Amino acid sequence: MIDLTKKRTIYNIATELNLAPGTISKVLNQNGNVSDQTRARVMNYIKEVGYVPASSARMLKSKRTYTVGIVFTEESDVGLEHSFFSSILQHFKTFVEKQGYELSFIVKKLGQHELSYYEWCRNKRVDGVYIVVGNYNDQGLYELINSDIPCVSTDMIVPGLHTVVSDNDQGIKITLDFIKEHLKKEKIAFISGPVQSKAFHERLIAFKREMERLELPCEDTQIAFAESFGFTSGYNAVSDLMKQMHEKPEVIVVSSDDIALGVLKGLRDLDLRVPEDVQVIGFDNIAFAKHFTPSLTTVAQDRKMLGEMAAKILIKLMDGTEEHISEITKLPVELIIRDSTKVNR
Amino acid sequence: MIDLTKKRTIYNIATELNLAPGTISKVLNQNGNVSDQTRARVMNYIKEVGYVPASSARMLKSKRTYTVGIVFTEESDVGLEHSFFSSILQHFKTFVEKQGYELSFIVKKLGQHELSYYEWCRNKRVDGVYIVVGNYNDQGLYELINSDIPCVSTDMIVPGLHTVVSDNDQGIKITLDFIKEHLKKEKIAFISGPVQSKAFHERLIAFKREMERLELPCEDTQIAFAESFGFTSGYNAVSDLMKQMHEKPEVIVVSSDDIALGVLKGLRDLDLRVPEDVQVIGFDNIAFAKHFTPSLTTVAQDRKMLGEMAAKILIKLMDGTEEHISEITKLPVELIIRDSTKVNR
DNA sequence: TTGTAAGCGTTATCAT
DNA sequence: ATGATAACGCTTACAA
Repeated sequence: MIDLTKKRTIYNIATELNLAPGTISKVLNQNGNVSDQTRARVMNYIKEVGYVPASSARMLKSKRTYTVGIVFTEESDVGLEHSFFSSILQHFKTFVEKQGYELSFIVKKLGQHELSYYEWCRNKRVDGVYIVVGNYNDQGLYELINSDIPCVSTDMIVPGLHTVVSDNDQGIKITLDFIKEHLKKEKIAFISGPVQSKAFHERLIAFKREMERLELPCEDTQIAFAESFGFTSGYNAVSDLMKQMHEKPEVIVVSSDDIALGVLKGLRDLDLRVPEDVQVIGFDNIAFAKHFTPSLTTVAQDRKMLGEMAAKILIKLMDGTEEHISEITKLPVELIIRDSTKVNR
Repeated sequence: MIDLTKKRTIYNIATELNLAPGTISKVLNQNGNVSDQTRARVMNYIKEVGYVPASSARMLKSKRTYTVGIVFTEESDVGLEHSFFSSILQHFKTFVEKQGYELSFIVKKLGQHELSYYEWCRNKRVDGVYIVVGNYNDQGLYELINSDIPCVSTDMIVPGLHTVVSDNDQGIKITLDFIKEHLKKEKIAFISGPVQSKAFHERLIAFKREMERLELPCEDTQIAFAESFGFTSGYNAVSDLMKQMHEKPEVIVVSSDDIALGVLKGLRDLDLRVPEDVQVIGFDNIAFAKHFTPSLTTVAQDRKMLGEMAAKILIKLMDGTEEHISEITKLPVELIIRDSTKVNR
C-alpha cells in the first residue's frame, strides 16, 4: 500500500521507483530521453500519489515564473468595483490564463517592508506587468516602465510603454458626425471628466477640434467639467452647464457613461425630457447604459478586444521575440444608438 | 563605483562587503545577532544597489508563501464584472494586504497541465484559500474544502467550510415587518433568483416562513422566479408574475437588486407606476440602486464587513491559533428606504 | 558577533 | 535510456 500523506519530491519518488531524480524531472517536463515504459510508470505513480511539483523550486531554478503582475491603482477607493476596468482585466485574465500565465496583484507592502513596484516585481520575478489603471503622478510607475520588465497598459500613455487604447478621436468624430447628419442639431454642449485622465483629455481636445472642423460654434460656456468619475459628479455637472449657458443645448456629449447617467438623472430633476428637450450621448457603453431609462446612446469601447490585445502584446514582449510591436495600438470604437437620442428625418 | 545592473544575491553582497552570506540573511530577517554597525552597513548597501531577496528561494526554504488563493468561479461569463462580489473581494484584498498577504487567482491550467484546485494550491503552496464565488456542482471544490488547506467563503455553505454570510432570514424579516407596519400592505409578491444559489434559496424559504408568521396569504402564484442573475431576467420575471397573479400585488419583494432593477423597468413598461401602483424592495444595495429612478428600497449587505470578516477568519485559520472559530458567521443587514416604497401614515 | 555548511526541490549537464 | 551531481538563492543550526 502507498502512503498518500507523505510529502513527495522527485527525490523520494525516484527512490520509490528505483530511478534517478533526473529521470522523474525529465518525464515531468516531457523532454529528454526516457523510455516509453518508464515514462508511463512514472506518470501513473505520480497521478496515484497526487504529486505536484513545487513551483518555488522550479522558479528558483528556471527563472520563469509565468506570472503577470497587475497594477490596479485604487483611485478614490473604487478599485475592482469599477466595472469598466474590471471588465477589461477580466478579459485579459481569461486570455493569459489560457496561455498558462497567472495573475498577481502588485502590492506595495510585502512582509515587513514597503516596496516600490519595481522592487516587488523583481522580488516576485514576474515575467511581465499589466498596468490596468495607473496614475500619472505615481513616480514609482515610471521606474517600472523604464525597467527591463515588459509592461503593457490600457490606460496610460507614456513614452516607452506599450499601450492599447480605444480611438478616442474617432469616437468623438463619429458622435459629432452623427449629431450633424442624423440628429440635425447644432447647439452642442460637452461635459468632460477630469482631464488628468489621458482619455478624458483626448476626448475634450477632439471635441474642440471636430466642432471647428464642422464649423460649429464652440465657446467655453458650452463645456462643463465633472469633478470626478462617477454618477454624482455628472449630476452636478449638468446643473453647472445649464447655469452657464445662455441658450439651452440641444445635444449634450458626455465623455463617459458613468458621468452621462448622472447627467440623465440631473436632466430629469431639471424637468428636461430626454430626448425630446435635450439629447445625450455617452462614451464607454458600460453594462448599465442599456438598462437606464432612457437607455443611453453611447460610443462603445470593445472591452474584450482591449483586454485581449493587451494580453497578446504583453505575451509577445515576454517571449522576447524580436519582432517590432508599435507602442500604441488604437482600437476602433462604435456608436450604439439608443433612446437618449432621436433621429430627425 | 558600484555596478547597479549586476544581479545580486546575498552571496555576492556578502563578498562585496567582506561578510558571510548568513550575516546578510540575518539583517534581512531582523533576527539573530548582528552588530548595529554591520547591520547599518548592510542595509545601506542593499538600498544602494536595490537588492531584493528572491522570494522563490525564500519560499522554498521557509514553507510560508504569504499568498492567498482566490476562487472566483466565472458564472455565466461575469466574473470580476459582477460588482457585488468584486466589491467584497476588494475589501478582502485591502485587508489581507495590510497583513502582508498577497492574492493569487486559482487557475485550472498551469503551464502544460490541467490541475485541480487542490493540486494548484499545493503546487503554489498557498497558505489559504478564499472562495469568493463557488459552484456547488464543482466537485473539485470539495476536494479543496476537505483538504488541510485553510479555506473561507462568503458564498457557499458546506460542512467543514468556514463561511461568512449576511443574515438572509433577518433581511426578509425586517422587510416584511416594514411592509406590514409602515407600508400597511398585505398583498405581497416575491420574485426569487435561481435557487441553486444558497442565498436565494434561504431568502425564498424565509419569505414563506415570515409570511406565515405574519398570517399573510402566500400562494404559489405570488411567487415568480428569475431564470438568471441579471437585469433582463428580472424584467421577464415581473411580466410572468403579473400574468400568473389573479390580483395585482401591492408590494413586490425581490431577492436581489440586479433582478429588482429589471423588475422596476418591467413595471414601467407594463405602465405601472412605482411606488404609486406597486412598491418594490430589493436585496443587496448595489451601487446603482440609489441612482435608479425611482431609487430602490433595499436590504443592504455590509460588503466591507463581509470581505474583512472573511479575511480575519482566514488569517486566524492560517496562523493556526488553536482558538475555536464558529463555522458560520452571520452578519446583520439593514433596510435602506428609498423611493420605490412609500410609507403610509 | 560573525562564518560555515547543510539543506529546500527542482533543472540541466555530464557521464555511464 | 538512465544516473550522478552541480547549481539556483535563501534560511538556519552550529562552529569559530
